[in-house]
Amino acid sequence: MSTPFNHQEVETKWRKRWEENPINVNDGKKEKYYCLDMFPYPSANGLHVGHWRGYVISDVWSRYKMMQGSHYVIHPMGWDAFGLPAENYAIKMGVHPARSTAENVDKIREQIKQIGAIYDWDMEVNTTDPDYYKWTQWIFVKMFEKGLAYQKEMPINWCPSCKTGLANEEVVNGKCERCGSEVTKKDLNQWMLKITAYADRLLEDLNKLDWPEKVKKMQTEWIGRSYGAEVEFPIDGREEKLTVFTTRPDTLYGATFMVLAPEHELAKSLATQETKEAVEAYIEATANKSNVDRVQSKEKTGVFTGSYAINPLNGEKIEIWLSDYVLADYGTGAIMCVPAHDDRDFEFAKKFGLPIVQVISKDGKAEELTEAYTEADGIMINSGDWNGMQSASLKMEAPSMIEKKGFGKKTTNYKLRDWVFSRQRYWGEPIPIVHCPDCGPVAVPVEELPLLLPEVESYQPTGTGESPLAAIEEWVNTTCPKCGKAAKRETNTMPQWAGSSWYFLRYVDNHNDQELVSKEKADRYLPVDMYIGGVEHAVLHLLYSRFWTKFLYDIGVVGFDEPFTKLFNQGMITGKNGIKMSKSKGNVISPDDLVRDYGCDSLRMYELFVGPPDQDAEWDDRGIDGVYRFLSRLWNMVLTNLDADVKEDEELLRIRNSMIHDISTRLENFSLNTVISGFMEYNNTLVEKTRNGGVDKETLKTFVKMLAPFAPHVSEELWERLGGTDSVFHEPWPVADKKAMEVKEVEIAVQINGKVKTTAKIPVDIAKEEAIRIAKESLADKLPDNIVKEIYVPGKIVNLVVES
RNA sequence: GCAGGAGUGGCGGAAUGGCAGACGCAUCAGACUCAAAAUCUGACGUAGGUGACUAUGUGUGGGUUCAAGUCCCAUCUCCUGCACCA
Repeated sequence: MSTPFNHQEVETKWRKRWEENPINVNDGKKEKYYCLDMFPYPSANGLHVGHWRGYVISDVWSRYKMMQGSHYVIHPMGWDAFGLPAENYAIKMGVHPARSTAENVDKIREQIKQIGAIYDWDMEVNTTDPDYYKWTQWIFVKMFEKGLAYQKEMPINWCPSCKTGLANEEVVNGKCERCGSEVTKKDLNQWMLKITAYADRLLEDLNKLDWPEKVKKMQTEWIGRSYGAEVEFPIDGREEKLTVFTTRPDTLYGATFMVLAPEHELAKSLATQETKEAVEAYIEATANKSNVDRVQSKEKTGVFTGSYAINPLNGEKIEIWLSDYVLADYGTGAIMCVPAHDDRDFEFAKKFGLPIVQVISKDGKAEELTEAYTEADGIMINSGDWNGMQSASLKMEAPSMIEKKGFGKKTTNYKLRDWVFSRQRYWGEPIPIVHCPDCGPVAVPVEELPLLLPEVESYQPTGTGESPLAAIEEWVNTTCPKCGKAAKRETNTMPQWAGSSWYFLRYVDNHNDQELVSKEKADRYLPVDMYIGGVEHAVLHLLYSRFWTKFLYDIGVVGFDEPFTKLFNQGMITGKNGIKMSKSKGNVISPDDLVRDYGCDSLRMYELFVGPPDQDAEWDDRGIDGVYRFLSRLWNMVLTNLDADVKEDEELLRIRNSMIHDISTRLENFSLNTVISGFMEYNNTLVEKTRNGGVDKETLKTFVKMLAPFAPHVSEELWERLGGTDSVFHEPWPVADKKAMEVKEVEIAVQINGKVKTTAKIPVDIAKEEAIRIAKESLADKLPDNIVKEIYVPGKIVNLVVES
């Protein structure tokens, strides 16, 4: 008789078996499928059940692809190991980050192995490994050579707690993405990457991608392209002109004043004797405001400079004001204000009593405006030779009309800014640049890479904008690679996002010391077919890696310009009441105990059963009992039927094929939670059949094959007991025979006016009249006599419509 | 403010416009047991009825349809993203 289900025994046995005989082997003939996880930061806290979810999803998908179409699946894992926690730990405990990182990697690798995934550990990469970051530095050098990496002195986002500069993408609602501190501004000389040079391609190529619309939209908005015109306004009595960017050049006649950002280079000089004091006070007050204050204060503030500009279209003198609602780093830092047709300008004009001139109207007549008329549709008025035109079409033509008139040009603007790429911290890739007093910044020759991160005494960030590396004189002082004179090394390091921007390329050729990846391997194994991870990187990692991939494509390193063909964002697993799991909240659930008590297979299945994979789910420990019971019942069901040698009949054949069809459809739709419930349903059916005649071997085998990607250990064991000699994963994914699924008789609902009254069994291929006759019979004495319409939906429903 | 998503039993959730609540958790009852656990069987939206049954029910209000959780209009709530981008 059957042995009881012992998950520990089964799992130990098959772990060993797989180690001896790997199931995912590249024989050079199979088609490749690259299924990638967003690689983790090796945190000292280890994994919780939330991390498992993404890894289980990707493993299920990898194993499914392996069986379906017999793919060789590239399914690697590695470590995004530079970053602040290791460095902060070093500051506190004096342990070198390399050591604590290595320890954490070992710990997490063991935890990840508990998932029982088919990761190919020979492909492992670690961004802090000099053999790896050599190539991160190499990419930087190539960007520097192409003019895409440059230095700039400017006010950048500064996190006072992390004591480092941040990229725009790392500032969320005015706060540091990592630590949540309020971000301030600091003037620093920074290394920048010219991601804006790729803005159009990054935007347009989104169309090529099979990504969640949400992520595409977030990137689209982040890039923020808008078309319009630059218009030059002469300053009354001065040589200089003020250039503004506008998306609404059609409203130019309605520009009744101008506003400059307080940071605008002409702001101070536009002040007159009378306004000097007020202007300088305003500039100073703005400088002292934090980003958050500046955005949150709804009330408009501003000051009149005392100077005037000339509207180039009608020659009118208009006042020039300063206000902090104009952003210094978008467009030109100056705007023309059309209060009649812009909410913000309207509010500003009302508050400071500035003229409002309507230039677009519904019906060609001016009206009393109580708010800005912001629709683009209307008829031009008060607009000289433009009067009577349709504003919508004028909006399109105005830029070139202005260009012809010679006081402006057509232009495109982006919200995207260049990537602030230097960090004033220790634990990152050193930027491979030498500053020579004669030659300026010179790249470290590529044959000298990697430029190793030196040992330091103190990891403490200086907070002054200098990196801890600046204190190591023997490292900083070097010679210029170009002229040989004494020179100093760049002491800033790269941001955390550098190493993760290209790691997916390295997996397939991780020991190559000649190239970051060989052309041959890149062509063969890339791009990534399926990328699985959380949505939190939508405009960070996912934008940066697209940028780097396009750059590598441009310099001929890879033959594709988008790294991730398909993207799937799994939902987060939270603690009770939807609270994010974190050590500080004390609501972290570790997978370790669950694996011990219920087994890896149970936890894998519960991670999926807990809810739709793309939605957040609250973790509830009790639910795992359900899948554990399912696996035990399945185990007993299979073993009970093992020796019975039941012959397949029409019904078993039908069950088997509908099962194949149902499970496969749900899996293809990525509805993994309903795949699990599907297994439960069919298991319930087969348990019933077991009591009632038994189940044939082929049906049992089919069940086990389909279960294998989800519960690999139990499935291998049952497969072996069912007579399998090779791994179940070398079986092709079953295909349903639609004919065998057909039934002869179906139960239909019988409705009166759409309300179900009873059910009836009818032969499936019956004619409408016959079906209705049987349905009426089934109603017996409830049959109404005033039927006005009869509807038959084959195999589903008969609805009798009655006059009311 | 703008954009996107979601509101279904005690809970997680399921339903190509066609029998709402599959599957699971929890709960209750029964079987087994000296007992408990495990396991098995059954009940399980709400209201009424001893009962077969009847009525009602997918945030709210309308509409389209023979038929609406699903489509359309309006509205409320929650979540996510962006947020003075000219």
